[in-house]
Amino acid sequence: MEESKKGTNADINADLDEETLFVVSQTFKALGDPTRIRILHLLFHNEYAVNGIAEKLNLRQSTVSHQLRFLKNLRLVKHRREGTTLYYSHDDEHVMDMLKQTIDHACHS
Amino acid sequence: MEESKKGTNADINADLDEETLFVVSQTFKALGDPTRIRILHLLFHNEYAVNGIAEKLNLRQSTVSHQLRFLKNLRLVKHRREGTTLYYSHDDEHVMDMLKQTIDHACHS
DNA sequence: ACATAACATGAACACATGCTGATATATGCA
DNA sequence: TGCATATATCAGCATGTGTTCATGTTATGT
Repeated sequence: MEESKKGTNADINADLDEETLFVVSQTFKALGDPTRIRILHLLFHNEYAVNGIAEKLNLRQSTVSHQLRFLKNLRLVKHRREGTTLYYSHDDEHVMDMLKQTIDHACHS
Repeated sequence: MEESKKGTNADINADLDEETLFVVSQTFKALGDPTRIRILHLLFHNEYAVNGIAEKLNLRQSTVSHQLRFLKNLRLVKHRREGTTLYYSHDDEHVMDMLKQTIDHACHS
């Protein structure tokens, strides 16, 4: 690689542009809160309704709703409707993989 | 797997214990700030002195020092001394890998 | 011992973040 | 239409976070 292949990949030697920096930090910020981790962890294998998450994790409905909006803005979760119920599930394999790896790592593996 | 193999691995179905939750969230929190990302990104291939980082990234020395302490507490960076100069380098391959992957991912790869 | 260079630390400030109770919206059904 | 269920949104509050200036600490050289 003689010249920099700018743009085609993460040019690890170049400075990070504002946008990349923002997206990356937001992504990690999403995983940097215990409540959001618990929610994503719960969504690992199954989909859950908002109230279902709240009950399972002992959280207020509004708290769950707020965090789900956060996660949805980052496309980390999605939902499908069934009547008045919204079933949430994860929507980013890469992020879920990182989360799983890091949990494994932290569990004194 | 009949009974839960508690403790031997990340039991993804079990509830997360407090300690794991804390460690994982702290780790991601470390990567959730633009300044720390820029610092770690800079340390990808080379070691740098504190002032070197400050100059390269246009940050105050105290800002860099504060963030390095944060990263060092989490064992994400280490340093070696040479006279009065401290050369910092990264110290967690797993985290650096995640960072690289996520930067790649964000660069519209 | 003194001065200097390199870095760490502390206090204060502005700002962001997460949670909560109350209220609004949306859907389904009688 | 009216009511109930499920979820979203809002405003307020307490707490956490990042930066900065000022100062402290450590190591080197004279």
